[in-house]
Amino acid sequence: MKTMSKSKSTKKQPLIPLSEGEMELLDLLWKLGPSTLTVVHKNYSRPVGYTTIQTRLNRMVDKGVLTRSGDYPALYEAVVETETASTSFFEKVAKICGGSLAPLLAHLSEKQKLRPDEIEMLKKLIEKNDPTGFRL
Amino acid sequence: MKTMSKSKSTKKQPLIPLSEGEMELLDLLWKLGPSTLTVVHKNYSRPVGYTTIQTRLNRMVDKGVLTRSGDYPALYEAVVETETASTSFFEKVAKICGGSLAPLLAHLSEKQKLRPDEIEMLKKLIEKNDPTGFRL
DNA sequence: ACTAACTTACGATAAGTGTCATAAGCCGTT
DNA sequence: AACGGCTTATGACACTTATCGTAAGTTAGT
Repeated sequence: MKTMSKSKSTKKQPLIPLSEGEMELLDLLWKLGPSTLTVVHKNYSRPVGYTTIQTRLNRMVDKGVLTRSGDYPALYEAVVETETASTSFFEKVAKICGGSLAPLLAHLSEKQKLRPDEIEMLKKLIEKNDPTGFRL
Repeated sequence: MKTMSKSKSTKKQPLIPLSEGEMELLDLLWKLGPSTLTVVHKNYSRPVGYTTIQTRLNRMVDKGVLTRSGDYPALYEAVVETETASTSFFEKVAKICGGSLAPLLAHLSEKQKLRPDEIEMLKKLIEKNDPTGFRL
């Protein structure tokens, strides 16, 4: 049950605690890939000042979760890989969930559309936990 | 200096936004059931001042997520039921997940032990998203 | 009734976040 | 060189959260 210590890496920090809003920005950067402030701003989920994004992005750079290139329109890029960052976040989710994932699953089943690969994952998950085999 | 006139009555707000720390406390209350400040304090995950828990608990009472009985060693109790509170939280999770639940599922599959009812839920989830039928 | 111990009330401080306004800097085009 | 428009740098402000210290209130023993 030890977390897989993958020698993935780079170096330093244990786990940087990110706020919800920071997770959102990080997530956006994962999706967009290295992007300029303007691009991030335009793709942000809701209308907010340009400098607001600027400040937040820069603070994340200070925290070490993002890097900013030297190019003129500087490019911001996520430093942590998806899994790594996700871990700390989902660690919390799992913790909150306690033993029950029911609420989460219920919610998800109503709101989300699952993709093939995710369905595959679910199947494996079930397989792993329900050795008796499953079929409807 | 604008709108701040929130009475503390039992107002039934749809979704009360809770911070992570508040979710933790709420979760603890769910587990412990109605408890005194002392009990909550003793069961808190990490050493922290008694009054710290007091303040936090009281703020949650003000927010309406907890109630405090009139008993002398007052009892704090979660008002919202598990699912309700979970919803707002998972709404965020789902949002962060964006389109991909993979990281979460991967993490969960490693860390969590699923219970029968949860497996049932997963099956339904799959069924719903993979109409073509599924079997291994 | 008096005191020690436990409970609660009240600030108070500090850090973290989200939000901007403003000002200053760089640059391709006239 | 000068302009106007993007880009970046600062500094502020309001709110929320987390943490406490300390004072005041309550109870149970003696």
